Amino acid sequence: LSATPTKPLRIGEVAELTGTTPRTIRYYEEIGLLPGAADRAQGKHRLYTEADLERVKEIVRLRDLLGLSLEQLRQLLEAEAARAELRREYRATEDAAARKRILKQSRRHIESQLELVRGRKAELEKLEAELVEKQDLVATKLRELGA
Amino acid sequence: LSATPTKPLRIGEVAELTGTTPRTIRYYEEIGLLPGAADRAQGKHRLYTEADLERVKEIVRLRDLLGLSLEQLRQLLEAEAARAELRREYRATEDAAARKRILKQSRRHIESQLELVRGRKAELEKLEAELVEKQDLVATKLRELGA
DNA sequence: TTGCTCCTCACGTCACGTGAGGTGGC
DNA sequence: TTGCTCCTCACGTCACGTGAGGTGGC
Repeated sequence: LSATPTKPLRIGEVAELTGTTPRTIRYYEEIGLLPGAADRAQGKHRLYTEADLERVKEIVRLRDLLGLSLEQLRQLLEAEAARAELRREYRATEDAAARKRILKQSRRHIESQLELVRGRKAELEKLEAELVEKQDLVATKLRELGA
Repeated sequence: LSATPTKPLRIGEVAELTGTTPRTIRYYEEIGLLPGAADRAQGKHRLYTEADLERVKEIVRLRDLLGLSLEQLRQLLEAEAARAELRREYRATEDAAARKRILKQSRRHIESQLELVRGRKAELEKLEAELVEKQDLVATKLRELGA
């Protein structure tokens, strides 16, 4: 939101801010989940932008919340890169039909992600309901035993 | 709920019913997460009761939904075994004070599990909200482009 | 008896953890 | 200059996957 060009982050800072470790971030670079600056000289420190930080945050979040494998994550992130490309095309065209087509594809993508999230949420809610039921049972028994 | 003594299940059936594999179930036995009948002769088939099935279901559910390590799961399941022991004590005593103490411990345990579940749910809801927001944006743009 | 499914090693894999020894930058 | 954090191997670990070769039970 701000246009101030924030100073680059070091790997330890990115790790801290995303709740991971430097090793994990290096591993994600190794398997191609993170870009990894091509021009970094052997042995020199890795530097990250705010955008890199956001990408790591998203990876960690999807990994933890949806339990996706890194291969699945790679596919999902590739699909998102494709969407970013579509957004560029969107802005480049004035053709209403083309714009509609792009928007509809975007909608399908969001829809499928929402399905994943909502499925998980439903399972968690079922688990929560079972725990609340147990809780009520205990509360009732405690009440029966008097104040 | 029914008292019919259901026939024992084989490892493949348990795997199917819990969404895992025989290998995973054997592995859980190997590391002590599952009991594993002590009297099974070398090379003979493993047989499971309905109670075993429920235990595997719970393990898989907690593993997937809460992302717990098997070591954490082992601790959680041990705590649950302790609670089962408490329930036996509960039924064995008539002392109201003792019963209250047991119930309160039970309450604490459920509370901490609920915290885990609700924390996860909150994160998922935040992710869902972000996706819905994106969805609304796309829907608005589509409306602007006309029917 | 014929097919399944099951059994036990045992090595492979995915996603990192954990030193070992060395260099970089505020 | 002194500490930190970073670097690159490289081996270890956790939670299984995946055959290989063999036996069990409807």
